[in-house]
Amino acid sequence: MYLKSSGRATIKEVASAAGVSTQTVSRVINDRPDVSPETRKRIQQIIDQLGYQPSALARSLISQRSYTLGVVTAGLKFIGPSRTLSGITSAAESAGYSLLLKELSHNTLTNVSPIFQTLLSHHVDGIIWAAPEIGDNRNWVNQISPDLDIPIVYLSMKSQEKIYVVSIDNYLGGRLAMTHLLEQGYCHIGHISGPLDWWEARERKAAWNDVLREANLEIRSEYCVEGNWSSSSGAPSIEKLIAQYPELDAVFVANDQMALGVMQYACRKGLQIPDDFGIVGFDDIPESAYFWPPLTTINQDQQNVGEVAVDEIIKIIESSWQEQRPARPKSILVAPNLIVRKSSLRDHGGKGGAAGEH
Amino acid sequence: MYLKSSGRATIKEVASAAGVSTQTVSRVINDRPDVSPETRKRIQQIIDQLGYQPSALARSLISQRSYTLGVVTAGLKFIGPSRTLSGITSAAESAGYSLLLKELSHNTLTNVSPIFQTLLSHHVDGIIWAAPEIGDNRNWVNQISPDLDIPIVYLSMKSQEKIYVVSIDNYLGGRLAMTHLLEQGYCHIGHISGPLDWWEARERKAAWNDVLREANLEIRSEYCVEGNWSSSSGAPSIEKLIAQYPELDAVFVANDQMALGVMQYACRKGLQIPDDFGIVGFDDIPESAYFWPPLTTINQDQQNVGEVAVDEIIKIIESSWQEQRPARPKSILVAPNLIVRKSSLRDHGGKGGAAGEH
DNA sequence: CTGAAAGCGCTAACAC
DNA sequence: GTGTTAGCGCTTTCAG
Repeated sequence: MYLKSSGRATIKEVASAAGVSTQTVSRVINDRPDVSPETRKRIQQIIDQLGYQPSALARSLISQRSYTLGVVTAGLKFIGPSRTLSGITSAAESAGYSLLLKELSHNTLTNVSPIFQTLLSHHVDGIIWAAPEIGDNRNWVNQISPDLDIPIVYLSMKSQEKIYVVSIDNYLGGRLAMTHLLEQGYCHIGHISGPLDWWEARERKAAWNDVLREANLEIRSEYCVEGNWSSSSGAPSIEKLIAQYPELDAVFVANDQMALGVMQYACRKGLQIPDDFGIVGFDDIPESAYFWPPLTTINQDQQNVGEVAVDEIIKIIESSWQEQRPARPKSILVAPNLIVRKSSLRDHGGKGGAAGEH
Repeated sequence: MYLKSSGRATIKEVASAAGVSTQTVSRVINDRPDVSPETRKRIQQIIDQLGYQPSALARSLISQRSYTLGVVTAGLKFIGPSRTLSGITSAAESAGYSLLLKELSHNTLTNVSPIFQTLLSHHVDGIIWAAPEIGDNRNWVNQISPDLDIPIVYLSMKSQEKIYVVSIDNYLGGRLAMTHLLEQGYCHIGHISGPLDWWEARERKAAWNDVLREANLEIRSEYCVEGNWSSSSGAPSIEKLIAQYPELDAVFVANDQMALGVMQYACRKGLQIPDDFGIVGFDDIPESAYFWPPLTTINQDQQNVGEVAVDEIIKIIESSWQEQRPARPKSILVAPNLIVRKSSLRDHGGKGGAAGEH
């Protein structure tokens, strides 16, 4: 019914079957006026009958518009980037754009030039750079962006002049976590950070630092330990932290995976959460509600980041296509929110009636 | 240096800059013989200087080979499909193929025709169908596959004549899990399955069933409860299972997320794992080693499934291109393996007198 | 309202 | 060795 057998039909075949020229067929498939109702109908019938589908390639070539976006991602085997990608696919789908996907591997992390080459050779209308900013792997940004004649939207990086950025507000997320812990009456709050060459890790740590400072609490470098995002670093980090900071009564952990490692350590050592120490994570992975105790964390809508990025880039593309002056590059920060669960709820004092029994 | 400013250079520009015809330039970029060393060198210099990159679009159009694969996925926000996609990206990258990505949404789950249309309109050389088989959402397979003049490789579905399939051997995985539990001396083993309209869920359940039968253990329908893959279904499922099957001493849970829900339930009720009951999951999500106790599970290399699928489809594509007779469709099963952790290890001597009751 | 000619950027098949 | 002609499948002038 729908898919015609071998060898896709061409506009020429449709035209000759309908006894018209190819331009007339072209007008029909592009919904242009200036075709008589009867002709249009007849051609439409033949199109349906033949299962004719115009070649996106040929169209892109002639019209210089591919309706295709390049997406550069990294770390797809982790849940965060995948969620973002999921947002990208759904927003692109609804906007009628296709996606050309590249995943950065360790080799390509530093040499981005071939990635751009490939994407450009496919005439993408824009690029969404969804790989995280690590170390100096974004040094090329200011060199490449201005030279490109298609827009790029960067995800999860520091705002900069002249480029488009969409990020979760990691700093705000950190503040939410820390403020909550203070409100719960914890006052010796340590931090297990992500790898500090990650921008996101630095933002979260900065929030930890600032909230403590604003509360006039002591901050020392031993109050923070650097993890590696993975659960395996949770236990060694908390162990070190406790050793360096014996008064510790709460810890803000930069992601839920590491928080899980911390909780496993606590179980092993017979430490009670949230009584011996409170804990707040970051990410709100689906599992964290089912940890024991359930983990208080920062929910970041990474899917939404992907959607916003697509919507933005399409706005830019289509406005540039209408010869409008390009919108000024801007940064968009998506606000995360605090999910309070048992791991940070002190029974005495804090936060009204929300208490658990144990 | 690499990226030349506005308006990508064309082969024509290179040709006139070098004072040769476009054909000669074409020969150089395609590494063809029949170009004098000096000419080649001169042209290469101009190419580098201009940052010229041939248009993949134009090439695909003329050569009828796009070096692009269509990838259809679903549920990217879950870790399994993302891992597979990651395998696909890396294998495609090394083979020099680009990827056109489509994610199935709820709406498109049933109506796949537009998906194919889009992919075909981009002249993809092959399609990897990585969306899971649910209910009758694959009814179209036999109708579409033969009509297509490009190969499709399906992931994670029942083997069939005449089509290419790459899957994890879910049945084997289930057998590994069950055999292990029996070896540990458990003999009242229940099952929490995935949604049974999923092929993978049915395979895992069949293994549970068969291993019990082969061991001459009783099987009753109340010994199995159907979950929904998510952690939230873990607790209600195990509660129901215990009620229906009071002698229960172990449970094979069809994925790690649900297993986590079960474990949380056990914590809440004061049940001891693995003493009150043993538990084995499926998937080996990165977190499961950090559950408490660490979860015995089935590791499935989903990344590898993606890689194998890409390698296969490229083999098919390139052989068909060389006019060889197409390889016979076949199914490839990737073997999973058992990861033994504490949740299923009966400690026959020690660990006495836990506060377990039921 | 419709068609003819030109060409997007490239390569296949032949000439020279 | 290199250039010429044609054309992939489509859209854009511009005639009529």
